[in-house]
Amino acid sequence: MLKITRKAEYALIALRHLNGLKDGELATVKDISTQYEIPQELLAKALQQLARAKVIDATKGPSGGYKLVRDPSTINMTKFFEILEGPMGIMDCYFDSGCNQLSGCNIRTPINRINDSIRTIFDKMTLADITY
Amino acid sequence: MLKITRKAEYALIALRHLNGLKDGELATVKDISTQYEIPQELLAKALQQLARAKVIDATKGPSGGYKLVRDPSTINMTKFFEILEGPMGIMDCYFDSGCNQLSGCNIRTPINRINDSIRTIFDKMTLADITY
DNA sequence: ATATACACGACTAAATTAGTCGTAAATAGT
DNA sequence: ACTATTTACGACTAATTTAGTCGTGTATAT
Repeated sequence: MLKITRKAEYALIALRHLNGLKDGELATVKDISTQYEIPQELLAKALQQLARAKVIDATKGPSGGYKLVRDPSTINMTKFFEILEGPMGIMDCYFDSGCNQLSGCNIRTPINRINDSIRTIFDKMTLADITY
Repeated sequence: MLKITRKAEYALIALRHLNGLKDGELATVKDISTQYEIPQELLAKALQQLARAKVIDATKGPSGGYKLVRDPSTINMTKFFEILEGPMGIMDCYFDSGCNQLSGCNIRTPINRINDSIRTIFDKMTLADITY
């Protein structure tokens, strides 16, 4: 339970890899997918999402690739996961208002407390923390 | 992402309900599934799992039903979720040893840290906290 | 006896996740 | 200009997981 998707897992591995590059160096999807034995197309999608969200920077063409766009300590895990997997919450009612519990849900309050605690963990953790 | 299953959600609602019963009172699956509009058979399964794990106590026959078996503050959320959904971890490698990352996974350490943080939250939260 | 309620495995359906494919667009090198 | 490389992206299929149903059995209060 409470698992993240493989796509997010692959993206984390990739980010960690990008984070280790020397200044000016780029890594291609192929590089990364080969090195860590990750399905190339799936990783490609994840990195495209991160590029769209300006977490990483893409350069097209030969000798192109990806690099981190800013200081890793400014990218927290909540943002990262929500880019790839959408809103974070252990139950839909945390962000989805349309709940059909007519007779009144008796657990919303404690659920929200759990959610907030988890969010806090991810908020406080940045990509820099993934480095080690 | 990071969602719990509906089964667990239903079970939480039921436990919260059982927790509100008067001394000696029982609630049936039918009672609960009707009151909260939960699919009866699915809830039944969840409660059977909890009964097997001795979190709740089942009485068969007419005027039978379920009740909490011990002080709600002794049942923490980690136990509860693991009964219903198996081991808790954001990635399988947390409890599953067979990981095929030949070239070396670069994120295991931080992943484990995240896992531990989440577990801590659930460890510290008991059924009593769900009451309010 | 009978009706009620839990126990449990097998099954189907729905939803989500994982992974693939085809095509387009940018660009560096020649 | 042409070609090889690399990102971009939507459509698609396959696999897995979750949700929900059904049939049958067992205990038990009345």
